[in-house]
Amino acid sequence: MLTISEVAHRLGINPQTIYFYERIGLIPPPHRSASGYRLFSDDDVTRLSLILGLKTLDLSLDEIHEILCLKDQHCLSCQQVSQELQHKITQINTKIAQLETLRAELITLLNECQSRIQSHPQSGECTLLNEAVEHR
Amino acid sequence: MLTISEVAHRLGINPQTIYFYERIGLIPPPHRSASGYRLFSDDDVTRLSLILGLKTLDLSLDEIHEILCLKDQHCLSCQQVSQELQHKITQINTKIAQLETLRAELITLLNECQSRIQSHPQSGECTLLNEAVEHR
DNA sequence: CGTTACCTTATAGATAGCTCAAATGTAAGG
DNA sequence: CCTTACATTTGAGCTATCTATAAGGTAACG
Repeated sequence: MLTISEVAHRLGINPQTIYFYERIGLIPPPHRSASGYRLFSDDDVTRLSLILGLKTLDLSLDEIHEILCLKDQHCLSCQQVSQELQHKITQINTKIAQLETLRAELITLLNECQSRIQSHPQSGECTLLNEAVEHR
Repeated sequence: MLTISEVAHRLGINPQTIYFYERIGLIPPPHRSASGYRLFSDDDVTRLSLILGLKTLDLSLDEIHEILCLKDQHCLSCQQVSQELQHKITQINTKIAQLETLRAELITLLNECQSRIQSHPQSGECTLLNEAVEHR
């Protein structure tokens, strides 16, 4: 059994983050020592580690919470995991598409800006943004 | 001169947003009527409109603030605009690359998950996430 | 004059995910 | 026993960008 700072150190996170996860119900309340110190089992650490791993997959704490609830009830089927993954992939596709559209607009603006620099090297105030933004 | 709700309606934003922009110094304090009502000039509306337009370019309010300060001092050169745009484009490229990496990982997971569904249609709990996340 | 719609300020809440600080208790080493 | 490092709870603060609410003043219409 490990203390909170040992767990935090192993996982490379702030102890306060563990308190926080406990507060929001993402992890169950761990065992306590006679004097009230939290003592974390290997299973507790595994669960925390799973949480951190799912975070690297860009799942929100709410989404992780749902997955863990299913796991806790032994109801986490491959179908559900598959759906969750597909949903996340769709979100990412949408976000990438938005960013690409935005990038194309910015590149257009940038080209215009640079050609102005070429043609009027000494000109004063840049009016590009006013014009670019006029029709929105 | 327009009242705050007229301006908000024209621009399709919440009047509270205008108060907010004034509070953080993004727009100058507008004129007031005898009874203390804000009265917005065409220039005020133009400035707000520029702010909203720059927001659609995904500039933060801080970035917009900087640009407007330069404009206010008539120091906004094409070079500066160009730099700002390039910086933003770089940020977007980074973000897109991250999302693409993540998407590739998720797709790998998804494929694995689906092949398990194919091969063990009746199996119980999905252990994919545990395994996938083990080595992070 | 009464009602309703709008204006003002100041303050709090929402979102997500922590992070910090204060006040206090406990454990370990010398 | 003293010091220092850790533990606890509670609550506030941070980021960014609003959004809502309360309490009160004003304007317009009939």
